Parts: sequence; structure tokens; C-alpha cells
Amino acid sequence: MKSKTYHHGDLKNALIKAGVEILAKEGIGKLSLRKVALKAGVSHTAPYSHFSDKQSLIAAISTEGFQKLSKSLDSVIKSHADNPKKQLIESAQAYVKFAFANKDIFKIMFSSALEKEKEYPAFVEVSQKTFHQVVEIVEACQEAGIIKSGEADVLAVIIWGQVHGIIALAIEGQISHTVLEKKSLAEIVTQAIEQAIKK
Amino acid sequence: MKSKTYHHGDLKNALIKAGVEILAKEGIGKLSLRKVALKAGVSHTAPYSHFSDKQSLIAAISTEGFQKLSKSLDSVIKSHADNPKKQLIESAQAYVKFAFANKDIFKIMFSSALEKEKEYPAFVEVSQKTFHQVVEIVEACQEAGIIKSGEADVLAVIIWGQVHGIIALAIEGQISHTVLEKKSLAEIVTQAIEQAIKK
DNA sequence: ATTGTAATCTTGACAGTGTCAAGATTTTAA
DNA sequence: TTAAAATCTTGACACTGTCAAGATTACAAT
Repeated sequence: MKSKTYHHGDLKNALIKAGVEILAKEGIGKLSLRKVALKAGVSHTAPYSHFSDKQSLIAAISTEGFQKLSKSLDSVIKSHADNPKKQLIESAQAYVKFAFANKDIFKIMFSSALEKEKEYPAFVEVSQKTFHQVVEIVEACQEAGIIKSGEADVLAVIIWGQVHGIIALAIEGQISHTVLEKKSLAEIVTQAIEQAIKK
Repeated sequence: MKSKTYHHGDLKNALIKAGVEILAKEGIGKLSLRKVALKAGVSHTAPYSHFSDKQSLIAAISTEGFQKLSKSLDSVIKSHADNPKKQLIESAQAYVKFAFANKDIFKIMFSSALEKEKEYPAFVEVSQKTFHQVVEIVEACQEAGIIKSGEADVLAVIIWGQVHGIIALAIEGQISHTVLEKKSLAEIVTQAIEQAIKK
């Protein structure tokens, strides 16, 4: 829905896009407002018309990351509407895939580059929505008798946390080679969920 | 073992200490080599006699964090030498405690502030040692019949990942209030382990 | 269509940052 | 005692986030 008007046209999105590119090519340490502006072909302070500060740009990039993740979860949920167990396992796989396809976005989403996330309503909303999708899957699993009954959101934290933790450790290089030689990350995550499910 | 000699005496440790303090008081975003130097009462380039660059200081702080964590795991392991289940649960509690008592050190340890961890042997060594402690607990649990047999390191990744993930999400503010009103983080972590254990 | 206002973007400046080069000081070892 | 090595300082540079002032453009009300 780019509004191709005004001076640049759609600078806000162009800046986000430039930021994502820098993130992918040069990593989180090289992301700067000035470089983003340069890449978008505007002056070094032009971003301030759209983002109050660097944090705000980071929030926008993180938010986009969550939207992408959330959409991917959505399609997994829909394509296994009748099979909650598959929803759970495939969601986890989608999560793994997302994290490794967008390593630096994943890092920015979860690695406290964003200091006061509460100040960014769009970010809060989509991250909560994402978590809620997991809760719904857990509830579906409970109804199907695959997961024990109980507070679904607490159980979702446990399962989601498990998947998240394994991925986070892997991305930080904290999982040793010898482990990853035995099993791929996808397998480890699946095994983790299988174990969590069977009572 | 401070070697109270040379100009400053023990600048290297003083810089690390200053860094930790800034981290605790002002957060990760405010940590700078110059501020650390100022705090230690030396010129702005003095740190370069002890750290090749900022990353290197961050590595040293992270390493110290892991040492602290590792020691705390050690004492848990020793004080429940005859009870592997307790070792596991109490280790997790120690991990929670460490993370929340040293939020910004925890972040720096795991939040990719350190870009090429492999280049810092001391860091690699102590982080591997820490993981190995968890593996040993898992093995003890297996021998006690509390955890199913199988590759202990893979199982350790799963359990450690679970604990780590829940904490990481909590520290990032990604766990909703409604969940934390029902159960404290310590309880959630314990519940997670209990579930992971019982087959 | 004109005009005033708001949105957008630029130029210029400032302080703070990481890091290098050159040199001064001090410790240590021969 | 002296030469070398370690430690620390001064000064500089490019790069960063951000502010202030002003220029340009779009748009809404008349």
C-alpha cells in the first residue's frame, strides 16, 4: 500500500528495508541510522521524520520480524487445522527456519537491542499475537488429549520457551559441535516437543 | 591474586569491574570503553593495553559472568551430591537467580553483544564447562533412573534450552503479565523440569 | 486557484564513540 | 646499570546519534 507521494515516496518503508539489508549483510553491529539513510538515498537526518530515534527504527524492524513469523505460524496452523500435534511440531520447525533465515532480525527481536519494548505498541501487539498463536495450538492439543489439561498459557510458555531456548543457544553458538553432529537442530527441537507431549 | 604493581596496579580487573558496574547501573547501551576508562581513573586509551578492542572487554565481562554462574552451579551440585533430581531443579533455580541478579551481564553473555565468541578461548572454555556441568547432572539423573537413557548431551541441550528459553523470554519482557500472575518464573521453570523428567 | 499549514527533507553543528599513532613513563630482566 | 618490554597519555580521525534551523513539497480550507 505504498503511498508513492511526498518527496521520497515511501521513505519509512525504504528505511526499514535498508535496515534489514544492512542487518543481513553486515550484522547488528554495523546498523546505523546514517547508513540506513545513505542507502535510501536521503540525508543523514531524514530518518528523524519517521523515527524518533534509532530505537524506534529497531522497533519497526523487530515488529516486521514478528509479523513475518506470525504469518508463517498462521499458515502452519491453517494447513494442519485438523491435526494439533502436527501444528505444534511444524510451528516449531517454522520457528527454527525463521530464526536461521533471518538470524540478525531474530537477534534484534530477542536480544535486547530494543531497550524499552513497552514503548512500542505495534511491537507489543504483534509479539503478543504471536505468543497467542502458540497458546491456541496448545489449547487445541489439550482438547485432542495430546497435552495434559491445565493453564494453557503457562504450558505454552514452557513449550515455546523450550523451542526458543534451544534456538537461542544455537544461534549464539552455545551448542557444541559434538551435539549437532548427532542431531540437527530441527531434530532436537522435534524430540524436545515429542518428549514434552508424551505423558 | 591482584598484582598491585605497575602504574595503576591492576587496571585490567579494574576495567572489568567498572564495566560490570556501568552495565548494572546504566545498562548495555551505555557501556563504552571511554566511560570504563574514566571510571577506573585512566586515560581513554589505557584500556587498549589490556583489551584489543571493545569486543575483547565484553568477552572478559561475559567470561566472568560464566565463571560466576559456573561456580554457583558447582555449589548446587556439591550440596546435593546424592540427589540428582534436586541437583537439576536447584541448578535451574540458581540459573534463574543468576539471570535476574545480573540482568545485563546475562544479556551480554547471551545476547550476541559478543560477535565472534570463538575468538575468545577463555570464554569458550568456561561456557563449555558450564554446559558440561548440566550434562553431568543429566547423566546422574539417568543413572538414577529419573531421566530416560540416551545421548546425555542432547538431552541436556533440551533441558538447559528449556530453562534458558523461559528465562530469556522473561528477561525480554516476552512473557505476559497474566501468565506471571499465575506462577512465578521459578515455579514455571520447576514445573517445566518436573514435566520433562516424568516419563 | 490561492494560500496557509503541516509534513517532509537538507545543511550544519555538537558531543560521544572506537581506534590508531606517537611518545612518555615505569617495570622488569639481562 | 641499562636495554627492552609493558603500561599509560596526548592528540587525532572518522563515524555515530541527535538537535536546531531552514528549505521544499503536499494538501486542505478558503
